[in-house]
Amino acid sequence: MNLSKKVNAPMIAPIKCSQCPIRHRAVCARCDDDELTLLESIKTYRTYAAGDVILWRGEPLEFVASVVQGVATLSKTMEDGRTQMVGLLLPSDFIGRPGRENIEFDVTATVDVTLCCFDRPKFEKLVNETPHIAQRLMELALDELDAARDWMLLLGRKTAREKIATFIEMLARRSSHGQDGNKDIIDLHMTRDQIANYLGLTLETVSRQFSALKKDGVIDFSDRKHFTVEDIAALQEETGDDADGGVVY
Amino acid sequence: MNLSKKVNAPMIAPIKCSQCPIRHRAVCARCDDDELTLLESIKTYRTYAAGDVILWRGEPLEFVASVVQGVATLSKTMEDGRTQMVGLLLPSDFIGRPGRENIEFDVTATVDVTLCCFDRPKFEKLVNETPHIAQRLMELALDELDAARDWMLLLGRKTAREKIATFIEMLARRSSHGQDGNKDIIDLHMTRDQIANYLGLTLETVSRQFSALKKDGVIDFSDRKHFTVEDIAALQEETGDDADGGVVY
DNA sequence: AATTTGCCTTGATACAGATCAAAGAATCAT
DNA sequence: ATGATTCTTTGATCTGTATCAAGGCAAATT
Repeated sequence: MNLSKKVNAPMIAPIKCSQCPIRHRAVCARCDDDELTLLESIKTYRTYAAGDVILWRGEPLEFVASVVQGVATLSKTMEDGRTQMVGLLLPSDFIGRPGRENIEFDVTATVDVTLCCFDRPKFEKLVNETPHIAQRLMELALDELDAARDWMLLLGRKTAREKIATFIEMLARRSSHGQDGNKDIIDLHMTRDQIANYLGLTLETVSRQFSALKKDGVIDFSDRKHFTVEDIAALQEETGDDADGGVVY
Repeated sequence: MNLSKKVNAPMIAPIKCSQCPIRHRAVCARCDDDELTLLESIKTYRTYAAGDVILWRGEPLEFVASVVQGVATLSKTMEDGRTQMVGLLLPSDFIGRPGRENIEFDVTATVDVTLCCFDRPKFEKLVNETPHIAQRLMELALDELDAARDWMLLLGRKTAREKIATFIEMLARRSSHGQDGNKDIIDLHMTRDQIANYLGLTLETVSRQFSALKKDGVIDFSDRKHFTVEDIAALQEETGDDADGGVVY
């Protein structure tokens, strides 16, 4: 899910890989050549079109995977159709849980997605034999858990305006290129409806809050899916989070 | 957090331990004698009175621990005092994250709590050298992640009535003694205010929903902190969850 | 036993965000 | 290009839950 990154998280050195360098960053930062060769030998690629469901809830998990390209969402749906997104997968994020046969949510591609997949039994064997991969996966799970808990605070206690501000700030942090990342044009990736499902709101409320933040000069839209942050300080003020770096995305 | 347990989760055999058997179930199901001895040698006990803060957010983590007795909560607080509980720790649950210096939430004892603590650096050394402990900790983290995601659906999309019904059903499942666990007297452990912080509600709404469920004959209170489930089918109906066992607590 | 204190319940009212509705953009298909 | 479809915006209204307020009960203290 990767919403939250500690500032002092250990830096993972990128590792050369002809086809999908990103994968090794996600799965393993310290594999030796033999292990990398093993990973190579059990990997396959899969691609999904925007809107495709990658995995249905309850479906047996045949593979674990790393996102190479695109954006996928994790979501839960109630009987009557209410849905809640419970995670966002960006490149380098990991799908699947060694030791688990099933997942408890749907995974859907919001744009075209490429996955680097590893056969689950073989991957699990590798995990069993390679302690630092198990450790790395635990760290990934703990990162996701931190992110999930930040999101619980958002869902349970934040106002619509704070939710939207938090969401935008997260996107700004993630997509900032330079050190001084404001004024970059940021891609929204999702529809208003999907954002609403992420934030526990309706699409109309999302739209209204975007309009309000634009009117107040905090952000500016170049088109429906692209915007710039005009006043990053004001934006941070609106998130409701502590001013100090308690929550760092 | 341990809210959700998969029915098909691998059964962890209890391991004999003179002082805190529960700990070994939490940390490790397959340790050999040498490893257990190592664990023994780095453990200490700490106790906390009801209401004590066990760990403040941001505080450096000196130990990791396993809950031996009592109930503790994980919570996040906003500048203006709004708080959201993001986890519940019951006996056998684990506190702390190997590889992490800090935690991002407060840990508070709601009743008297006994922890079995392990010095963090020493524990991490053990994790590094013992692959199956890392695996076990990853499984614990994944269980918590599943629970956190169920809670996200609750916080983002459920009505007050559904939230309360879900909460009660969770308690009922956890504290049921016999196979046919209904009609047991269930202990609420927490105040209305704490429940409200868990469910993203106010204490008045919690109180009103309890009263409503009692009036409708779904539950019955013997006193403020103790109740019985009078109609388990109706209760499950009210949670909004799928009738089939999608979510199993 | 009386008093304090900390929860808890219930009522009245307010309001944020949901819902219902309709008209504008943008994208897609023909 | 043209029409169809899908997404977005904006307005009007409704409603579930928060907020404000007052009193009740039970455990703890004197």
